[in-house]
Amino acid sequence: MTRYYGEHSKVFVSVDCIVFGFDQDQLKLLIGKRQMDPGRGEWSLYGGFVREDESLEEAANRTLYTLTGLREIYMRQVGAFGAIDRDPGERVITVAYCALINVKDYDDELRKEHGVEWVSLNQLPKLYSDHNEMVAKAVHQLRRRINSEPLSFNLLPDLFTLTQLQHVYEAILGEEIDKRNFRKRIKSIDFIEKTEHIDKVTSKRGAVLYRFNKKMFALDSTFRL
Amino acid sequence: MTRYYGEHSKVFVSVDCIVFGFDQDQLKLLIGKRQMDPGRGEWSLYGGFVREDESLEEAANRTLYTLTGLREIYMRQVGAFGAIDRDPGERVITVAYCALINVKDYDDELRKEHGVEWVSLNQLPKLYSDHNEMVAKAVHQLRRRINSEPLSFNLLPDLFTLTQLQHVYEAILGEEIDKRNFRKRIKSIDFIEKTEHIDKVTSKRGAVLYRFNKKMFALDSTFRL
DNA sequence: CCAAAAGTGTTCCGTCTACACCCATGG
DNA sequence: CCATGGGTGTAGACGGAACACTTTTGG
Repeated sequence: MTRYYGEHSKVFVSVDCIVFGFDQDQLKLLIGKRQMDPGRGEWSLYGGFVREDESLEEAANRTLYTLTGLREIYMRQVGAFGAIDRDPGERVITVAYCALINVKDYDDELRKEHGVEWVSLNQLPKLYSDHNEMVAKAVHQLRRRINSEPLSFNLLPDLFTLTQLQHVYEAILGEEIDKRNFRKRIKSIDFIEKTEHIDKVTSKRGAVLYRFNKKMFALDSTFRL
Repeated sequence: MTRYYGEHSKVFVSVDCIVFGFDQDQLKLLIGKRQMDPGRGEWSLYGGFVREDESLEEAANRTLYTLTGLREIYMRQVGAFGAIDRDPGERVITVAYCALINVKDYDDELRKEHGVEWVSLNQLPKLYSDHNEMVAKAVHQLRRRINSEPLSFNLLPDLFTLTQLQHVYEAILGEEIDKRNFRKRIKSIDFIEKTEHIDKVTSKRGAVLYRFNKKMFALDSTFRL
C-alpha cells in the first residue's frame, strides 16, 4: 500500500492482438514477419504500444483498426504478460487481446500492406518471444467460452448455414461433432434464426441460411457472459 | 507492428492483490484504508508497483509476501485494468491477482501492522477506484474454476471436515448445497483422502478429518487446469 | 435427555451420446 | 444417373437434483 509515484519506475506497455479468422473449415490466425529489431524476420502477432491518452481497450481497438480497418470487432482480454526479458530490447509488459473477425470482411490489400498472413492454427510456426503462449491461452479461453457466449457468429458472415456453423465449432474445439446432435442443440437455441434465404453455393441441393438474432440473445437468460 | 521504443511513452504498472480467506463460514477479503493520496481513507485492495527486475508474477508474490509473510500462495491473474484515469494521480495500469489463503496461517500482528482487515464479501464497501470491479471479476473466476481446479483447499487447514469443505463451496458459489449430494460427489474424487483423525471441536459427535492429496491429484486426469 | 452436527441411499428427470438413412440437385 | 452435401429421430447411458431419517455425545 506504499505508493509514492516518484520512487518507482515506468515501463513500456503494449497490446498484442490474437486475430482469429475462419476459412476453408479451419481456424486461422493473423501473423506477420517482424520488420524491426529485435526479432526481425520472426513470425509474430501484431501489436503496438499503449499511448498516454487511451485505455488498454482503446489501444487494442486502435491497433485492430490499424491492422484491419474494422471497428466494433469482438474482442476479449487474454491476459497480461510480464516476464522480465520477454522483449529482448527493453522491458515491455504486454496485454494480449483476442479478436474474432470474418475473413471476408478483411480487405486483402490492407492485409498485404501490413505484411500479415492467415496461418492455420494447426500449422502455427514458432512465434516471437512468448506469443505462442498467448495464442495457447486464447485458444483455451475460446474453447471454454464457446458454450457460454455466442462467439462463433463473429467468424461467419451474417447469413450462414448450419454446416458452416458446425465447422466453426469443430475448428475451435478441435474435434468432430455429430451432425444430428449439433443441429438438435442449435434448434433449441432461439436466437439462432432460420431465414428464408437458401445458399446454393456450397451444395447442389441448397442449404437454409441462418442468422444470429442479437435482440433475441439479449432476452435469453440461459446464456450469460 | 511498428515499435520504436524511443517514440513511445512509459507508464507505471502496479499489481493489486485480491486476497480471499474463509472464516466463520464466510468468504472474506483482505482490504485496508488507503494511507496515502490520492484516495486517502478509502477502502482499497493492497497493491504495489512492479519493479524493473521482476516479472508480474514476482511482483505479485512479493507484494503478497510483504502483506502476509506467506510464500507459495495459490495465486491467479485476474486481468489487466487500464482505464486512463483509474488512478487519479498518475497514469497507472494495474494487473490484478487473486490469492487464496488460510486465515489461520496469517499472523494477526502482521495484519494489523499493514492496517488491513478481513471483510465479508457480502458486506464489501465501495472500494477505491476500480477495485470493486476487480473483485467481481475474481469472484466470477473462482466460481468458474472451483469445479475444475482444487481451489478450496487453499482456504482450509491441511485437515478439514466435509462440512467445512461444503461451507467453502457454498461461500464461493453463493448458494446452499445438498449435503448428501455434496458428500457423494466428494467421495468420488480420489485425491480427497479420509484420515484417521477426528475433529471434536465443532461437533459433539466428532467428524472425520480429510486431507487433500497433492500426488493423487497430479495423477488424476478428470480435473484439468 | 436433548440439542447440535455427522452421516447415509434411492428415485426421478433431463441431458448427452451413439447411430443410419433418405432427399434434392447440378453437372 | 450419380456424386455431393442437406436434412432428419430414437433409444440407452449417465449425471445432477430432490428428498428425510438415524447416530453420537457433550452439557
